[in-house]
Amino acid sequence: MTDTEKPLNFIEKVIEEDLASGKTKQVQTRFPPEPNGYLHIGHAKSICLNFGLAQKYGGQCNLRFDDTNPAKEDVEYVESIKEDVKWLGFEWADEVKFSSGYFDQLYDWAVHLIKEGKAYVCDLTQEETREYRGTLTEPGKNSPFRDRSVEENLDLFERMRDGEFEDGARSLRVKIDMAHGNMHMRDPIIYRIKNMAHHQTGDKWHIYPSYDYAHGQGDAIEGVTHSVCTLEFAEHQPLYNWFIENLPVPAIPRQYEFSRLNVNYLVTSKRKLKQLVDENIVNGWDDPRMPTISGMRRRGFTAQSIRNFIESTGVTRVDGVVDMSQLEFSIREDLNENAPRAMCILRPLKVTLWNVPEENSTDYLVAPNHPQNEEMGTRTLIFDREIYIDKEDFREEANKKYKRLVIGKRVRLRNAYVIEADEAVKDKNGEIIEVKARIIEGTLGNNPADGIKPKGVIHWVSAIQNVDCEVRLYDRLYNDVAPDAGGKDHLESINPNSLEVLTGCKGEVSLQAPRTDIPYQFEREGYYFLDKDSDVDKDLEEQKLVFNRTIGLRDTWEK
RNA sequence: UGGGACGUCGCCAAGUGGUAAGGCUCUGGGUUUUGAUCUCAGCAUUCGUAGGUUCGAUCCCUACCGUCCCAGCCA
Repeated sequence: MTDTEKPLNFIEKVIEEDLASGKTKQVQTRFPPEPNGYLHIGHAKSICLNFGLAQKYGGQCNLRFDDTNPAKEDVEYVESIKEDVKWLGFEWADEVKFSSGYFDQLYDWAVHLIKEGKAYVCDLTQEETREYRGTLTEPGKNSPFRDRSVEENLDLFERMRDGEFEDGARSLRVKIDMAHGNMHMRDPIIYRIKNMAHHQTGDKWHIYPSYDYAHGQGDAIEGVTHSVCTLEFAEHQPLYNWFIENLPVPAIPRQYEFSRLNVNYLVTSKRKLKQLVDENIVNGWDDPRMPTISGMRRRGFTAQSIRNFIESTGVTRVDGVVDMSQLEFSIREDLNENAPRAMCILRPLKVTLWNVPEENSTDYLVAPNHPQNEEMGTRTLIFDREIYIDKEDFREEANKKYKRLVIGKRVRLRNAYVIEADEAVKDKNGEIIEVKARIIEGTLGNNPADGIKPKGVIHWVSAIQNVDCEVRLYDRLYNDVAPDAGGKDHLESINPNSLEVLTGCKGEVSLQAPRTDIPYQFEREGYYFLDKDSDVDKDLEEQKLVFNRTIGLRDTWEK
């Protein structure tokens, strides 16, 4: 159709070559989170990549929990991760996989390595192990236990498995090269003793495999063809391959690394996000200010907008930081097209239209749900003698840059009449509490007959019949563009004003039974999504409506 | 002065031995009952730097500079 087809990223190129050469019959990928926290926007990239690749090339993608460290994991996280992946719009192949599901096989393979003389039980303590490992610039020394006999290793390893030793007393190591330039190749530890229950395997094990020992073999067992991970694992690739070459695995997976997603003003480190939750800086993992999938969902981000955003940032090996504006563009782009419009007054100011008769003042007007898309239908607006407009939309006097209501000037009420302000009523403190104005007859759908056209349009809501609600406005969580760069403590740049709660907001009557599937665009304000703190099942009088501002409208007005 | 990776517009990101796509941001104009949307236009003589090879280099070679990752019985 067009000649602007999207260029392939480097992983897609590899896959297309492998498919063309016949090296790969069917693409198999996997998304392998450790269930030790909630998924965040960074994970979304890995999810979109892994599931997207499988989808694009007619293959499959597994969801595999890399649960080799019971000390940090919990079922709470496996459930939330499943939910988030589904919500993002992806389906994993058959049942969910667990690295812990391969513990028996992994154990047998460890015995195999021992029998081949390639693995040994080491009695060095953690501190000694570190000393023996050497440093970045100096080679390490061989462990004094490196040359134990196969029989002794077999016996010790079996006793490790049976829970005979204390945590950390011994470890199983693979015999590679203590002088290797790559630290991960200096006799890495593949099993450690942890006398601790596991959320999936219960009390069965007293030893648990390391990531390095479990990951590649898990890939091989599942027939993963392209094991895609982030750049920090590039260092592990030689070891990943070493296991594949030295074990009788059923398939040969290959690892490819891409750079992780960074967005400025955000932090994507499970540890730091957990800190925000634990120290009550935010209200849970799904706080709308969190860059977690659940937080963004609650905020009103759509799965489509997140997928589009990820797609727009590309897949490379370059360490970069994506501008927040790119994320904002993706959500506005989606919501502009799909969000139904409504009017809601955040900071109400009463306007009395004195020339509307007091008796039977209520009028019913029809407004489109979307200005460019008729298929989205219409809604009924209630117009009255008394209405609310936003405090920001009225000034007693203003320069001509100001296109809103000013005394002696006209403004159009969105979807309704043109009005002209006559007088501002103030309280004893001099604060404006009401505006007296009048409607210009015949301006519903028409310009004023006298030719004096209003300069601007403002939104409004009937002061007699409306829906009371709470609106939560969110600002960035951090004031620093790079809250945790260069070892900075992200807590020091927390924005104390990241949440502003507005109560007594007045929404148009159609908001009485609000949609829960997509945000609304509150015209001239932004996009707002119903929060789970709402209670819409109760009687009208008791119902509680809470809206989160997903994102404001683009604002190019130079004030 | 150990090993590995990466450096193309403010931010992402294509590209290739033959004379720098696209998106975001930004700037200016038009339309508009959302200061939104839409729309038009502008925005890298230059590809980290310096040499070299070549008729010609962002792309090849060399050196240098810069950034990131690795010394968990974390993943």
